[in-house]
Amino acid sequence: MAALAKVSPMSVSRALRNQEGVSQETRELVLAAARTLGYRPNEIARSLRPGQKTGMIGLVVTNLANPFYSRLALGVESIAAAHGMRVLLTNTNEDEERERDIVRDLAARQVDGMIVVPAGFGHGHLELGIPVVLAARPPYGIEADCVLVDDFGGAREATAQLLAQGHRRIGFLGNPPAVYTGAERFRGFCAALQEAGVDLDERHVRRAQQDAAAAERATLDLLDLDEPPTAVFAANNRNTIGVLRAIRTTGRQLAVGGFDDFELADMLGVPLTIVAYDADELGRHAARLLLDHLTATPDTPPPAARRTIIPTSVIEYGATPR
Amino acid sequence: MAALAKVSPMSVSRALRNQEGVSQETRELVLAAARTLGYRPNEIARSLRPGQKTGMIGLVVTNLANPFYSRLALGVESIAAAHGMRVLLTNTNEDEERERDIVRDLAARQVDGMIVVPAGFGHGHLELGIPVVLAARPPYGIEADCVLVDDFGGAREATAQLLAQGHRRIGFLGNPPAVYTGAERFRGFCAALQEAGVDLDERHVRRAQQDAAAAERATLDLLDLDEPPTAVFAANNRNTIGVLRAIRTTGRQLAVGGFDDFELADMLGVPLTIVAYDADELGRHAARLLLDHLTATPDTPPPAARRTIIPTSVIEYGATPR
DNA sequence: CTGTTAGCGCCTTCAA
DNA sequence: TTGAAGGCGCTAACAG
Repeated sequence: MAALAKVSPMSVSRALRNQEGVSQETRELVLAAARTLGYRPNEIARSLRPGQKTGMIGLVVTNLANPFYSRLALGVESIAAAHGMRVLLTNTNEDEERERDIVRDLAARQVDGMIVVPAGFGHGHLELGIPVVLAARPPYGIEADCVLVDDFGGAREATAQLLAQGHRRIGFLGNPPAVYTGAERFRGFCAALQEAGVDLDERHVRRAQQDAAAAERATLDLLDLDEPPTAVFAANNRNTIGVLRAIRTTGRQLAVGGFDDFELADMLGVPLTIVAYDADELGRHAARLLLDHLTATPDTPPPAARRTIIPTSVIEYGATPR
Repeated sequence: MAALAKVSPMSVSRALRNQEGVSQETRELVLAAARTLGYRPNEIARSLRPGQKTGMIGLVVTNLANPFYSRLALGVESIAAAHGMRVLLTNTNEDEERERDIVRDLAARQVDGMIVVPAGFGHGHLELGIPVVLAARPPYGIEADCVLVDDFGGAREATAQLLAQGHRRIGFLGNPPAVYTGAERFRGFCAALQEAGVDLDERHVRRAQQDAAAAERATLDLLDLDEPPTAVFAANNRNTIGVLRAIRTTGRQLAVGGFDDFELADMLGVPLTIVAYDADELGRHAARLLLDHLTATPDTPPPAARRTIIPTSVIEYGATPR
């Protein structure tokens, strides 16, 4: 490259970065050569210099197949791209072991920072000397920014709505308690019951379904009880889908509450009480928090660990659309 | 690091890569030091050496908000991860200019190869000296592997199904013809009409909707015609959703065919003729094709440009589920 | 305005 | 078995 332009590598470097201190003539020489070669400076070599960043951020999610996480990724990507940064996308499948490996690998690849949906509760492996922002789940044992959904509040409000409709036997379908959102949403569910003076019936609680098929089976289970619930609250979109399928299969009456909005919720002809929130915004916000750290300078020190709660709203979808 | 272990950088390098020619003693010294420091070799510096790869592949899609592309990303990530590679995820918003920039940037970041859903038809900018696999759309003016959906065949078969149901006035809703899939699916639609001896009525064709809202308006438009279609074929999931909303809004009778399956298609209480295919597999296959190139050696030369067609199937969802 | 030197972290090659 | 030298592509700092 420098050879083609017949100048030193330094002149190439300067010209290509639009630095001053290069004659018009040299600059054009370089630009012409670059054009004919399709030459672009090696970003990786560039970032090798001390103090340089790679412009890459790692994104670690637990399950890309879940629309929630693809929206999150979308939000992160949009903010990153707007700041000239790229996103390294990885998937843990909710496997802590895998998460450890991935996180170390990303650090070894010199990402400037990471956004992580952590799979477990020990977060020591996230202390890597680079900024980390947690998404959807809070930090344990480390200091880090995080962006959460109002899991507790949303579940409580939707459950309260079901109670207000007169339901007293309400089933719960959700993630294992080991998943933060599952635990919080169950707490919210319980809180609403308690506030209404309704006792929780443990037989109506199913907390192990990770996919729609399992949720469908669990719902059928509930419907088979002697005193089946008249309503159920599903703590996430997988479970909501399962409930809806069970209703269709059996033709049984069952009021449905659910966490996570989904596209055709208004078109199912089934009344639905849905906890909605902006998943894109969750990703965008996480990215912004991370960028705060990346752009921090001695004068503008990185802020202390922040916790943002993305608000939820409860939507009532009627049996008849709109 | 080398200091802590009190050995030379070379011994560190060797020990950490499990190379032979290191004494047990030295090896343990190094491993211990690495553990206490949480040290991992800088992958980026490593890849700077001549002939080394970065282990990164670029993924360039047009619209991450569309579930089709997030499934594609999921498929790519799964194969990449299984081979120890990472995915750099980017979004072009169907903007050719942006695609040019992104593609050059990825190359400058030294990705080993890229999987691209190209926005336009001039693909010269994809010749960057690194392997490129196109997804969902074929190459123009360059040689490259690609993985396509059977757009033509799927649209034809679904349309034929509508015709077999007795429909003669069938509307078409789709992408602009400038998008390959839009053009192909329209071709398939026309082919089916022709085979049935039905003339295409241009007034029933709307090819500019990029989102569900626009598709809904277009459908309302069609329904307002003097001789409205009795069925419509929507060439992608955005348009199908729009049609369904229009049906709900107006309560009008309208048979629906659509390209792209979606989760609750069976639960809408509306008969639906859907062209389905495996979007994950499209991503996985693209990744495999790319890996073929990346693992190619002088003895196993990279295969010539290949074109894989992902098959489609037509599913009839009834008005009553299951 | 331009070029030389040096070094980022790593590893191949060669020498001890 | 170990280490020193040199260079991957780039650029800050320092000549010229």
